[in-house]
Amino acid sequence: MPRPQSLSDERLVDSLAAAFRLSGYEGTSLAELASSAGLAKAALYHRFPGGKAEMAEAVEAALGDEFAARVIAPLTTTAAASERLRQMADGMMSFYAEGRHACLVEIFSIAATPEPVRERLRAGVARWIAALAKSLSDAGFDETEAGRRAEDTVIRVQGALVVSRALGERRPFTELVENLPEQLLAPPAVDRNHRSSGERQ
Amino acid sequence: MPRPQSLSDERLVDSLAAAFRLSGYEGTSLAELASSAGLAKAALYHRFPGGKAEMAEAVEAALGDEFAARVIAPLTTTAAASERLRQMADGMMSFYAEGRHACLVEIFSIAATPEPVRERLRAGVARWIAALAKSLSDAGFDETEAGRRAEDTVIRVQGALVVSRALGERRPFTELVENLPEQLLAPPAVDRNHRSSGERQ
DNA sequence: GTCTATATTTGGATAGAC
DNA sequence: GTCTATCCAAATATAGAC
Repeated sequence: MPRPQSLSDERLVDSLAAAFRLSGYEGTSLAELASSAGLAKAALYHRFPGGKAEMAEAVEAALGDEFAARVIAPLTTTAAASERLRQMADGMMSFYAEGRHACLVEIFSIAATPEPVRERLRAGVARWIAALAKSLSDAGFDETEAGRRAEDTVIRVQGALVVSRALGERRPFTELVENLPEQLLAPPAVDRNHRSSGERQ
Repeated sequence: MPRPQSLSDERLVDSLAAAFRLSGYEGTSLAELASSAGLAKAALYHRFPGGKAEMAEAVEAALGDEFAARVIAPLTTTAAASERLRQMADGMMSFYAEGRHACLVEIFSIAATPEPVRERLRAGVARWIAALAKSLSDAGFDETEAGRRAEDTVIRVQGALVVSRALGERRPFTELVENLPEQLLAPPAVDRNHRSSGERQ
């Protein structure tokens, strides 16, 4: 139960993930899950005795692992900060399929999703923000600024996925991700009010 | 059919909105809608012969009107730009109930929602971005920069609502909205690279 | 482990009385 | 306009053969 081990199980969970991502927890029927997986409903229940809820948890665990490997892990290497952020951006771009894939955070965070799933989601978001903050702190920002930028980044990624989906265009997401590494390392905004050309220190 | 006229109808639609916002389109059953409205299912069908889909459209139309009045309208007054943005932020804060209310854009933009509903959503998001861009353009930004900031703002609001909901905290949303007016009018970022610790061109 | 077939419950939607 | 009662389809879940 911790997680599937065979290769075919990974493919299976990917199929379930695709279905859930598209229509959410309640919006995805067992018939759709079965058809997406290429299995009969009874076969799904053999692998996931806990039914739909257990399938959602397996999907969440698998995508969480994949996200950790593709997006978080690059942040923890010994490369230069700008290089780490660039690799994180690359990982995000492929993980979300250039904005075509919804994030489970948006999809599974509503009340229609079983509590255990939402609880793990909460922890995952917190870890994501923490990892980013750590990386920005290493890059020279003080704790406060690093935390602020980390949370703002997660917010923007989620928002860009929503807007891209709502508009039916990948651009809002791809544009955001492409600019992320540069924006994240940009010097703090000049906080006093003054007009746009005369910068100081 | 265009829209309900009596006062009690407005309350009714608000109840339906609360239910849909909580669990999404597929996640909200007619039993829940009826109980939320304090009516029997058959009574709902009397008001909305088109069933659940028509209820969702009515909710969308009503919330769209409310959003236009509370968030968009303040942008079109003759007040100073900073004042208009402050009023928009106030409107957003109350419209989203300090982050406790989900936005229909996140909730209704997935495939499980009927196409007509999603189509109008798309138009609404586009109008929102356009109105903001117009306002920023009036404030002195060139078209490109105004459009960029407008889209980024909508992205951030959507993302902050998602993150707030996922974490179960209002702060990410409230913090964002409080800082919005100032950030929106801040001078463009210094685009030349320069170190925060040891960066290079 | 996977299938077909079926049980059981819930969901969306109507009929018809008041 | 709202109710109770009911229909029908779909959804979740299980039984049992292979």
